[in-house]
Amino acid sequence: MGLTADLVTRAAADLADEVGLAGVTVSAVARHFGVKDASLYSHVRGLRDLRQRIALLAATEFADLLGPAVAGRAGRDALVAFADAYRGYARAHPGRYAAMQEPVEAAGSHRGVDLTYGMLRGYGLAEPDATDAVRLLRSTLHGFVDLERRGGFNDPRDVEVSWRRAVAAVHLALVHWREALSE
Amino acid sequence: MGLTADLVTRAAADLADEVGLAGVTVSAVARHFGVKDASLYSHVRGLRDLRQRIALLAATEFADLLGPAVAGRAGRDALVAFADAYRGYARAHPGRYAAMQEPVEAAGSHRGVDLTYGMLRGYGLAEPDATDAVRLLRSTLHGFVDLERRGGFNDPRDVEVSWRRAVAAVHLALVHWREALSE
DNA sequence: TACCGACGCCTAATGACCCTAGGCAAATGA
DNA sequence: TCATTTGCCTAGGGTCATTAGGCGTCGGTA
Repeated sequence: MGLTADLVTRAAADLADEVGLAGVTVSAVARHFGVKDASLYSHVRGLRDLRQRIALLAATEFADLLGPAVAGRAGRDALVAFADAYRGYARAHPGRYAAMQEPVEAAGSHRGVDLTYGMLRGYGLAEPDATDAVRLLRSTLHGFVDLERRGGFNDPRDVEVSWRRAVAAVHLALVHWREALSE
Repeated sequence: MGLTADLVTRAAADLADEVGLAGVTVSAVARHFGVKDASLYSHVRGLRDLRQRIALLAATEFADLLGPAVAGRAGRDALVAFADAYRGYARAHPGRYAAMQEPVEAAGSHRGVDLTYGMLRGYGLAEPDATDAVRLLRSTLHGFVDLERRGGFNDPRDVEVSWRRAVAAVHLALVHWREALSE
């Protein structure tokens, strides 16, 4: 049948997006290929390994998406593009996104974090502040996306507007970092 | 032995805080009480039910913590107290906090959300904006806490400072909502 | 061409865990 | 006192993760 670790990982990632990360089981993936559970253990160490592979795959795709999104932009433009790409990926690939959030052992792909740092360079933040700024940005984006994914915004009020404003709020903070946020 | 749904739930919640929500299994809780798995089904419908009960318990405790924290405060003071109480609970009770985030079916305890609305009243936001503001606040707090819990901030740089600044950033956004965030 | 080993999938088996059905004994209330 | 409820148990079925070991196929290699 010609299975490979990559093929298995990709199928598992798709499954995760469809039924949620919790629905990704060795059995389910095996069923998808029409093979027995045990057969997958030739290609993947086990469920843990499989999840980590999904996370790694997702992190790569994610970075590949974010990079072009901010390329050639700066300041607010870059921030908005970054944020929209971020949320876009999370919505299009909820399972992959969830996999990325899992505690990272061998913190492989900090490419995303690097990208974030780069994008914030336009705001002129020196190193002690830059880390705080990155954390603020990641917190806001991840928090919003995570709450949205979990149905945390039942209020029917337009989520798009809330999103734009949340991003604008981060922009505001970044612009006034010096004066307003250095207690 | 005198088990009750409440006792079971409380033990499960404690277990969740110790070993993570994923470690909460009917078997583990049964073991904790020295009874057979099947015995728990007299008090709890099943694993799903148990998790929802943990979530409900947590939501109640959480609201009971947040209420007093903001009582008698307003504006930035209230915000900081609210945020610190929020993060404090999440850190002290990671399993309970995780349970709270699960997709809520019968959205029981929106007491927390109500509290948030009340606390933001001091910033004088009218209703279309209030919802966006609440979402921004929840996103930032949840995002930060969630990333922190998952070890997302490996950078050894002081997380406390980052936290204070994130909260300050939200404060800044709330204060300048009108001028800066209504595109 | 006949042999060899890697590869890819299989069967078999163990152990955790979720859950249902039905029993039994002690406490409870009429 | 007797019937009911309450609280835990035994039995048993199903899904999963994981390991151990087997067996056919294929690309070389002698």
